[in-house]
Amino acid sequence: MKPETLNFFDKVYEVARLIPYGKVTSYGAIARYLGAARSARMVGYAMNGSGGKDVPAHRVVNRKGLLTGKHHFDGTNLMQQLLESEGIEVVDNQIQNLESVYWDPNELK
DNA sequence: CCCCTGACTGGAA
DNA sequence: GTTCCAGCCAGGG
Repeated sequence: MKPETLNFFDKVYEVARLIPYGKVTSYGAIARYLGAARSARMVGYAMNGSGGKDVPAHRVVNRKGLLTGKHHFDGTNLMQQLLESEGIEVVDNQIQNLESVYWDPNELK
């Protein structure tokens, strides 16, 4: 495991914690914020280690607003429930009115 | 070293 | 607007 990789993972967790309540962002947005625009998949990969950490992984979805990572949660619909608890409308693993709840980390720079 | 998989994205259809 | 294809980086067999 290279130090840079560890830093990258740590950065991902750091940004994920910055996501406001009731908002969501995409893997690519985080990757771009870290300067690794082409490593969006690695962001999701990093989230694999988010278990047990204070990382709100449920607020991170793909650019279509689809809950692609819900299968990695304990329950089948746990991720959706968490989002709905924050006032985010989710139907069939897809976020409704995505533009209203979308938050880009690049805008806080 | 080669091949496959994956919580993805942008561009084309 | 969605769906499909190829490219992308990193890790594991």
